[in-house]
Amino acid sequence: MPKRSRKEAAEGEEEGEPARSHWPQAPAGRRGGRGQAEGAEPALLYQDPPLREVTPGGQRFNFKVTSWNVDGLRAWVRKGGLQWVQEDAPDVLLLQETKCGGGQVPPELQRLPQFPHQFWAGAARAGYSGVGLLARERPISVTHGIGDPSLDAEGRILTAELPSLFLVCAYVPNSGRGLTRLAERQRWDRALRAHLTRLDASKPVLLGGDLNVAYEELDLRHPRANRRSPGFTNEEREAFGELLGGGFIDSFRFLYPGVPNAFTFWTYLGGARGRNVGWRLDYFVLSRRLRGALCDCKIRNQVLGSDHCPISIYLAL
Amino acid sequence: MPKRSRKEAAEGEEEGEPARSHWPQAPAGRRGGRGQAEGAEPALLYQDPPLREVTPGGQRFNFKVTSWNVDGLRAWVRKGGLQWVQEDAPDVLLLQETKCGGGQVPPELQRLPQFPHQFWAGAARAGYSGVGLLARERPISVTHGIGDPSLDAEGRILTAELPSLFLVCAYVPNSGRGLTRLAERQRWDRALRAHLTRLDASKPVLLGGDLNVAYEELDLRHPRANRRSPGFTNEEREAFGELLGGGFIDSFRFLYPGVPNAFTFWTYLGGARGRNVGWRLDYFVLSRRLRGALCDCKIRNQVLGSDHCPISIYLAL
DNA sequence: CTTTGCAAG
DNA sequence: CTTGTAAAG
Repeated sequence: MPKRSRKEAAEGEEEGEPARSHWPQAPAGRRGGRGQAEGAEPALLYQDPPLREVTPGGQRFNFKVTSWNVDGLRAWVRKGGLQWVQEDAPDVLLLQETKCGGGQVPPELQRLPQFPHQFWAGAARAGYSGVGLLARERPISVTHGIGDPSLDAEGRILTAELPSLFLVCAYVPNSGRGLTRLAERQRWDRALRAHLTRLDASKPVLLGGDLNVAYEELDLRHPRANRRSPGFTNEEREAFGELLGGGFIDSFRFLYPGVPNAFTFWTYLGGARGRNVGWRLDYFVLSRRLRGALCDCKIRNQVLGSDHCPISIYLAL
Repeated sequence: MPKRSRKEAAEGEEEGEPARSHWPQAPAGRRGGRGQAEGAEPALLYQDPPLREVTPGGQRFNFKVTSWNVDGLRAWVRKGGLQWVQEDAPDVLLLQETKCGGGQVPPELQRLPQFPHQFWAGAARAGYSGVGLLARERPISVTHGIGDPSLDAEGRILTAELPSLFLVCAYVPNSGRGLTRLAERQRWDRALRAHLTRLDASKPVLLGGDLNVAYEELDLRHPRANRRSPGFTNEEREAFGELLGGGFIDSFRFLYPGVPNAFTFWTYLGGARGRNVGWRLDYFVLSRRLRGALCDCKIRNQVLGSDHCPISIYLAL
């Protein structure tokens, strides 16, 4: 694998400045209509540019991962989520908020020939949380949890070792109404970072999932109104910042800096999705040294079946 | 109001022998098909004969009451129960298992011009039990409960005094899975009988509602299998028998003795309604001395919207 | 099987 | 607003 100029350049930059010029830029949401208070102007839906199939160095992607918070696996299957997944055909599928353990996974999903290797982590509490990792090829190993028993009772982390990287599926806990779980969330954020750093010491890491934080103001529609809402507190944002400062990149934002209205979650309340009043909560976070392998990161916000949409990452490994 | 021959005859009978010959007889369910064990033969749906609009003495009905266990008033409204009720146009509508108190009754029902006088009894426990009584004309008075505070916390009884009778709406408690509430049910049955007898001392009584008992073997599809099921225990049947022995009549059975497959309830489980695997749990029970005023009693088993169907009684007062 | 309420998001 | 749960029928 020859080193390519763009990759060299990227490796040379020190401040985490993301690439700009030669990556496709999504059209920013047009401003229109009334335009008074924050949120009065329509937030147009972010539109994925065509898939960039190659790295800047010209290497074609050979590894695709899709992540989706399904908000209840069984309802999601009833709503046809499986069809989209079959067409999407990723190498690995990461699912969050399954709200069930492996024993309650619908048979049609368990029998998908596309994903013969399936791993499920359920919460102790029935109908709550839960993640899944489904793979086309058998991982070297798959482990449950983040390494802290007090944080591992809710089925939120699965870690697969693959030949060239660790793949982590995460469903980061919501801080709760009234931020009742914010302190626990902070412990969680620290533990997750430690877990990723530990893994990263032996192999590069790809983390995918619902990280339950909108990092910057442009990552949610109503930043002002949500200064103390779960998912946009300083505490949560800073924890994410420490991840980025610790050798990891937010692959979507790395590719599309400054692009607004690119959300992955819309509350079911009040028809938020129809008005694109959303949040970017779902991420692929990548070890910095893998950034040269990054071809593209897609937000499939037209895809229905949950209050989150699926996201995909394309790597040339 | 001239005394009419049929009425005289009815008053003369001592053993509670119901009228037979000149009342319309419903066709008994035809036997067909396999016919092995109890329940293997199809139980054809009982079909109401045409409405008998007059008493045997020739007096036309002038008072119609409909009773319906709605199994959740709000769902029932969503399913269009109101439309049928508006066409049915009874003078009084008795509703059971509303699963809500007056404060949660859908506005479109509260505003029905047809029923300007509405009375609701909710259970202390939200979403459970509850009855309603809706009237075209204002009752003299309406009271809550059966007269025993230990039995009156669940919104099961409303009693309206009308000029010529007491009208009681009842939702008798289910004895529970495993008959865990059978003892309480027996207390309830005694208290209900006392209540009716007390009322009957001053005015004749019409009791309508879900009495949660199938009295005879022909009042349910599978009597053998349900000997110890809630609603068909000896205890519950005997309590109903005491009511009938105490000066009251089961108006449907009085009119249609021996007619099988006339059910008012079908469990949602296993498609019971489609096979008419049901129970007769809903009744109009009448003071014996009112039997001459009885024109007809109808089981509207084609009407959907609940796991019970509505029943109606037609009186010439 | 269906309705409630509830917790959670 | 939607998912799941439980209790109840």
